[in-house]
Amino acid sequence: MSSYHPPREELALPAVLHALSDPQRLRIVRELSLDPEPRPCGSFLLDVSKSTKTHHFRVLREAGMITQREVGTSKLTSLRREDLDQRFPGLLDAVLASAETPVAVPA
Amino acid sequence: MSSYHPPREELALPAVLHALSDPQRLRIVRELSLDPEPRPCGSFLLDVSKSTKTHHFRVLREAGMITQREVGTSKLTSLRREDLDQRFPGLLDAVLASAETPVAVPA
DNA sequence: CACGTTGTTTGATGATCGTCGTACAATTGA
DNA sequence: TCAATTGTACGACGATCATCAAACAACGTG
Repeated sequence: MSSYHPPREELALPAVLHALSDPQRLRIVRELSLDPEPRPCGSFLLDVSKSTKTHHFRVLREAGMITQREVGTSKLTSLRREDLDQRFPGLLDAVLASAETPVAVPA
Repeated sequence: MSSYHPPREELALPAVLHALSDPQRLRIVRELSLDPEPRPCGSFLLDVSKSTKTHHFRVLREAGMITQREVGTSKLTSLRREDLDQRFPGLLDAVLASAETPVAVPA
């Protein structure tokens, strides 16, 4: 019962951009890029419920941005950096760099 | 009755990524980047209705990706490349380069 | 075995999205 | 002045989205 991971050639730009356009998911990707060690979903500090977390990880996986590998009761998540870099060179880095820029608060 | 254009400092990454995650809007941005000359909305060949076109241009404008300047009955649209490049360096170029890669069709 | 941990599934809710057609407004040109 | 052009406004529609709680499943440990 392993979940679907799209092969590299099928990664679609709109899906990737949509996956990255949610703040929670952007945070997940960001954390994963800072610490590339595969981590269980639960180790990500998001202020959403468990089921919402599951939802976001599915969106990221189906967009081809992460891999999820079952180990015991956990599911180790890692970033598909190589696939992303090959398919969309420079994109992930640009997004991650942009994500570090603080958002200006309107006065 | 001029429409709202967010100042550069307020451009938000999620909004920009969301704006780019729609194929029609991505096409608009792509055409604008190839031909930076300000163009009326109607000159973009999208297979959607007039009102849908208006909608997409509004999303792009409110995300801070384009400027719209009224000239007669037309509205000249141009890409806010400088603002985007300053706020999110490399992002637009990476997206545009990625957009040129053909999407693989599943067998 | 029983319990805690980890994550999924299901069903629901309210919001947003992409799309359309119709009607309208404003400008240009005959 | 009348008509064509260019774009917006207004609903409306079905689809998708982000979110939640509750129930469930699988694994590990006491």
